Amino acid sequence: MNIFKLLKKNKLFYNFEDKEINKIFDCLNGHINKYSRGRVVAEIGAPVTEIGIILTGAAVKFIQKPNGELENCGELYAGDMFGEVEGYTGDHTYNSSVVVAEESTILYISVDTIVKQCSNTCACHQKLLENVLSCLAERIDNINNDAKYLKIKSMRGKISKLFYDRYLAQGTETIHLGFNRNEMAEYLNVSRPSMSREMIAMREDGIISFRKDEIVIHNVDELARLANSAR
Amino acid sequence: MNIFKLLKKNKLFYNFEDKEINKIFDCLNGHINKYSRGRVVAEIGAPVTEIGIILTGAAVKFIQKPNGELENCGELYAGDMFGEVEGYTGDHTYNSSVVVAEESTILYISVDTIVKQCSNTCACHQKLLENVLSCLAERIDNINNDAKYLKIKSMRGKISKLFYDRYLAQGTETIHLGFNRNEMAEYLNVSRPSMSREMIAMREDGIISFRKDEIVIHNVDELARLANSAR
DNA sequence: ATACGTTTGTATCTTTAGCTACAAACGCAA
DNA sequence: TTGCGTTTGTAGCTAAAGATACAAACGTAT
Repeated sequence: MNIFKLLKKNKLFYNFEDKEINKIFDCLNGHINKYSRGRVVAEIGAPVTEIGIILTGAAVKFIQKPNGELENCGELYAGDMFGEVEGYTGDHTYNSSVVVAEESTILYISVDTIVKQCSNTCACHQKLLENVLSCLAERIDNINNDAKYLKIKSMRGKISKLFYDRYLAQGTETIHLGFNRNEMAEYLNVSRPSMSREMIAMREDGIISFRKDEIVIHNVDELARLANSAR
Repeated sequence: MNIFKLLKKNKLFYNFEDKEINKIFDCLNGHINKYSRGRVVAEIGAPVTEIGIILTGAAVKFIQKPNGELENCGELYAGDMFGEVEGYTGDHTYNSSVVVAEESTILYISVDTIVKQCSNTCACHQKLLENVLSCLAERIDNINNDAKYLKIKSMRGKISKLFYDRYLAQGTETIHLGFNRNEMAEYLNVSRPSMSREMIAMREDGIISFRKDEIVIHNVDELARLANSAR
């Protein structure tokens, strides 16, 4: 797969032309490295000078618990990046380590040069800057939204909000989760059997029906009421 | 209070000199408005072209639930701002309304000009840009951290993590919360009596003692264990 | 010192979700 | 079609936290 297509999958390069992407290598100290499985490409506490963007392969992120233990806290695939938050916070050091999970290529661009103006009057700086900003701002939106589910205490409330949000986003009474029960339970931070139990109760109440990851909403008003009054 | 001192309380102007702040009004279309109680200064769905920074007074943020109802979702005081997230996300419209709660003055600076380079070679753009970035990145850190408390299921786990985090931050075995029980319970998203019950159980177990918002940690190791193993 | 409002502690009861272990249904490949 | 692994549904029990309502302690102003 060619590098331009790959990079365009990354939000940092939204709206970029091929030739603008090329300029990255001149203006932003862009460079590409290749790693094999097990290689540590970011280490907790180390200074962040570059944003890393996975071009091919995959990597795993680990945070360190105060007792020293490492905990898996997410996976990175082609188009994903790391360091874009830490690069601009407090002490500019990684707060998670990134370990390559399979043979991977990673593009790095310099954190500093993104905000610095360069002598070549290129549009790419400007665009990249806007994209970095949207990227961070969007992330805030997303996390905030996820936190909403966590704050709801009742099982029915959590489920209702999830389904209702999907209904609003997809616009149809038949929605697809892209989750199996396990994943959905994990996302909502509840146990799967308890969740199943409540979904079935909601079905008995005529609010929804479902099969696998396809949910049909039979009583939108009630679902909306549940989602909005959830505490 | 003078405007320079006020602005320096805001993270956007971290590291600014007085004369650099003055440039804001030239380069960034900075302007100040005065409002009385009840005035709506941001409306859900309206385009965001400026970041608003409260100089004096106070305001309240409301989100709109899908049924149309408004819900208080936070207060803004001197030094706080609004629009800095929405200004750089998706459709660049407010997702919460801001209503002035008491006579207030608000400084606005243009969202666009922050990322644009200006002809005057001034350092203020550059600095402001870095500050906007840190601001957003820091926010991500903070929300992520808050979400951690919400994900912990056991009462003891939540309490332990909160106290242990404070212990790590303050570095002393006597920590001050800056919370009363009600506020703490709200922050942890639990009921106050249940929380009280568990705090007392932890005291009986010799882990902590407390009086008002002063907590003394007697068994740091155990607290750490609880905080780190919390599920 | 007293009286009042606020914060914190206590008791009782109920509700809810967690957990475990198992059964049924499904999907897919041999 | 049969069999196997995975996903989903079910049951019973337990533990834990919610709700409510009240009591005690504290702070503070008169």
